[in-house]
Amino acid sequence: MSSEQTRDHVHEGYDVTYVQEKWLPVWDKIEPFKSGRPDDARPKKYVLDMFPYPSGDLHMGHAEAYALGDVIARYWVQRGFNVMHPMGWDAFGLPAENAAIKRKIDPAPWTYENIAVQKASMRRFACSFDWDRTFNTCDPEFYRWNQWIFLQLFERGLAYRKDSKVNWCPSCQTVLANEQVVAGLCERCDTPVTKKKLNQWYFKITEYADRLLADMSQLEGKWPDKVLTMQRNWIGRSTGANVTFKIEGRAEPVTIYTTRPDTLYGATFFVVAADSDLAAELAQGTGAEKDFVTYLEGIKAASDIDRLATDRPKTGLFLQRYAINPVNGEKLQIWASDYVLADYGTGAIMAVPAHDQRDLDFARAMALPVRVVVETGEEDPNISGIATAGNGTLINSGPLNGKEKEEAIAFINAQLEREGLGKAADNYRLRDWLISRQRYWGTPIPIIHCPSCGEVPVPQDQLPLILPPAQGIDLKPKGTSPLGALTDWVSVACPNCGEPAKRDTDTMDTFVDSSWYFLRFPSSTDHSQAFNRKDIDTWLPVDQYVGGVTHAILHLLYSRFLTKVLFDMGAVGFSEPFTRLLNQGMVVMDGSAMSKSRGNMVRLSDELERHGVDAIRLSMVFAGPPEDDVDWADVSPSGSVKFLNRAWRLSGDITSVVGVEYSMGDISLRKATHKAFNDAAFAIESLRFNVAIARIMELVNAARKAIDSGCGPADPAAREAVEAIAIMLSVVAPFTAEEMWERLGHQPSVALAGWPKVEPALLVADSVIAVVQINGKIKERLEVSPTISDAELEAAALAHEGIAGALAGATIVKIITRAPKIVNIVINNE
RNA sequence: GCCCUCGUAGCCCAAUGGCAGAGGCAGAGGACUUAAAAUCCUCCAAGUGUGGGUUCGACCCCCACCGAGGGCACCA
Repeated sequence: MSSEQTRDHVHEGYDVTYVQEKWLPVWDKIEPFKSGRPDDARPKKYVLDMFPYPSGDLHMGHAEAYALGDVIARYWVQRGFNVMHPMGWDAFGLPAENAAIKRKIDPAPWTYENIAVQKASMRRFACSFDWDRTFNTCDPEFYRWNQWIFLQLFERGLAYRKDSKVNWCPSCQTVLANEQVVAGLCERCDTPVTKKKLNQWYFKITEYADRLLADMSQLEGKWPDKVLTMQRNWIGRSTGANVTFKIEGRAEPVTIYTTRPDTLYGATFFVVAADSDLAAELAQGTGAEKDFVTYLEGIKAASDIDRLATDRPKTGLFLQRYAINPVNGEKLQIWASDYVLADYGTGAIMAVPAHDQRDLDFARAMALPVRVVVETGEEDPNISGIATAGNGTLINSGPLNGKEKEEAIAFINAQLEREGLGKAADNYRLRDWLISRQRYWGTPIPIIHCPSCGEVPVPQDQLPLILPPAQGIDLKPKGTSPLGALTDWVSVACPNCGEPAKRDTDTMDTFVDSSWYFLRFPSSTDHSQAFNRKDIDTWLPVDQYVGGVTHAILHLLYSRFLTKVLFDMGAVGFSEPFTRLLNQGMVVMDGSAMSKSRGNMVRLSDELERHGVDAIRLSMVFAGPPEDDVDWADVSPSGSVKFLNRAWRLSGDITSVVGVEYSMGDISLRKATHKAFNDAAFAIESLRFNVAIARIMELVNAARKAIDSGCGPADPAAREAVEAIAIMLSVVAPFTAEEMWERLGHQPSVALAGWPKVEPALLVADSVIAVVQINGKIKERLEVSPTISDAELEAAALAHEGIAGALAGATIVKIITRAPKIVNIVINNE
């Protein structure tokens, strides 16, 4: 079966294939979307789609994302803005490296070939990208600045190395940032993540935790609430106090963190994280030491997955040591347990079983005492087994007795601080960003390790530190960076003292690349600096960012962090990079994500071949609100084809000439046209593109009717309406719109036609229907002037015979009038 | 367990607290056709998950519950 026969656009419509081929070269020549020409006086807009990873050709998800981004970019061009809508590639990373290993090839050509394929597909998809600004993160001209940024952070103490137990993916053979561990699994390959003690590079994002939270007020209402909530959860600030406990037989006291300092008198034991250094030290030399070692081994064998089961029974070991409660001098048993985390707070807690469920579970498992110190009115936790965490009045708590929770917290915090035993403190769930990777295809870390000078930056004039070619390197993951095998490359003279030294062999997490790439587009051809401040001031921040919700935490949090660092450096003049954010949903099939194993893959190229580019773009945009998932089983690309043909057909019906005076045209069709312009614009600016399409469909229906059985094809209003359709359609179906525009007698490109000014007089309806209610129930409908006053409308309602009849014998309590819409008469029937 | 979002015709989805239906898909009928396709026209359907509350008036605001999806999760 030939593709000609399977296509559903061959009947009574335009030849989609021909039209697509016809306009691409024309647009290449006109370059309607070139931004930043020197004489351009239009106000600016920066519209950005998250750049893709170049693994294979574009898929349905890309099609949706770029269709949506294109509506926004093209709309603002029509509105007379100088729109920068750039595109590049997030080209470093594991997929390329894994593909290279599998095929025994170099990741570089594989990557560049895929980029070429995707770029060609984007052109055919009619994306309004400004190609003059494109770059790839694997270009040395780009990653050179990645290295520069790393060194900027290094100089400021924001990039540092430390020994730590890190997330390790045994399959990828590399470390992972916290953000890349999803439910205990590697986000890339779903392998259970293990822990490994390593010395690694970190970016100090925790130093910005408070500002990352506070600046969200700038994003409220402009970013999806969902994303803001996710970021808040991820940062996870909690408010409480640090309290110092003396340890018997130890010189140094131990500080614990608690969110409930008011319950200090309810502490009945003390717990340290079993895998912490403190636990090992405390166990040393006690009778429990042997058992502790055994217990610890058992814990280490358990993976993160096991730990995720929060309902598993509590385990622990009494270390035969005691802590002293600073407020009442009580001796508390010190236990080691894995329900306390070594890397949150201080890795040690006071246990208040009456008011913390985890502590209560532990106390009951180990037969430890439970003391209620907050009277909440609920059942005694000793009996119910349910800790009472709510508000209440303090009891059994010395000076706190009788106080409410908040008051008690303030009181005890002040007392602790006075006595030097503690003070109010916040804690965060957020950890520093681990950026080292033991893999090849990434930006080399520009540091030289010198035995005498320590960590020495690669001098600026030696940047970029080029990633050595892959030829001859064994890329197979083995737990250390493949670059380490390149002895010649690794061995260098220390830039400081000249003595033999070694290069750092790790590469950077590719999220470093994407956390600032949006700053590079305005001056991507300037190879003397990461970004040109003048261009940054012109274009940034990004006015509209479009991308998937999968990046709600990782990419967006890192970008916000790095922007703040650059702001503090004085390198940029803003602290939030993305003013507005749109998270499009996923394209799914039959309710679930497309995957080869499910066998529900829909190939973009097949869909484009069958229905044409415009129909696929239209289907994506019209399917529903952009943030909702699109179920391809629910959309009708052939319905889109039908509509586009219906619109196109109108352009051949118009018999008036270009430039005809619209004001002479049929008034009701003119009103429909201007209402469509007005409403579609509002819908697009509110990111409700599906509604905008519905408005265009209405106008198509109205124009069809007017031409066939109304004012006719020669009426100026008919031309105005069809031109309006072409202009509005150009933001979503550019081929169809361009073809219509030409058939209407215009020169290309319709993309630059401009969104006409709506005439306010044409937005006023001749008459409207006012509703008359009695006690909220609709009784009558009156046709009235849209400018009727409240008093007039009320009088008209009361004068209406149906209403007068219904009111007979009743007492009018109240009349609410909202001209010209509604009159509600409240009556009292006795 | 905690937090967030969403429940409107058979389906996808619209409705600044003011007529529940804008648009589409599917379906039915008709016109045109030798016929079909295409095209054009007409028609069809829910009372807004459930129960309360606020209000002159609730799809919309508040509370509880049910259902779906998502985020975080032994974070003291």
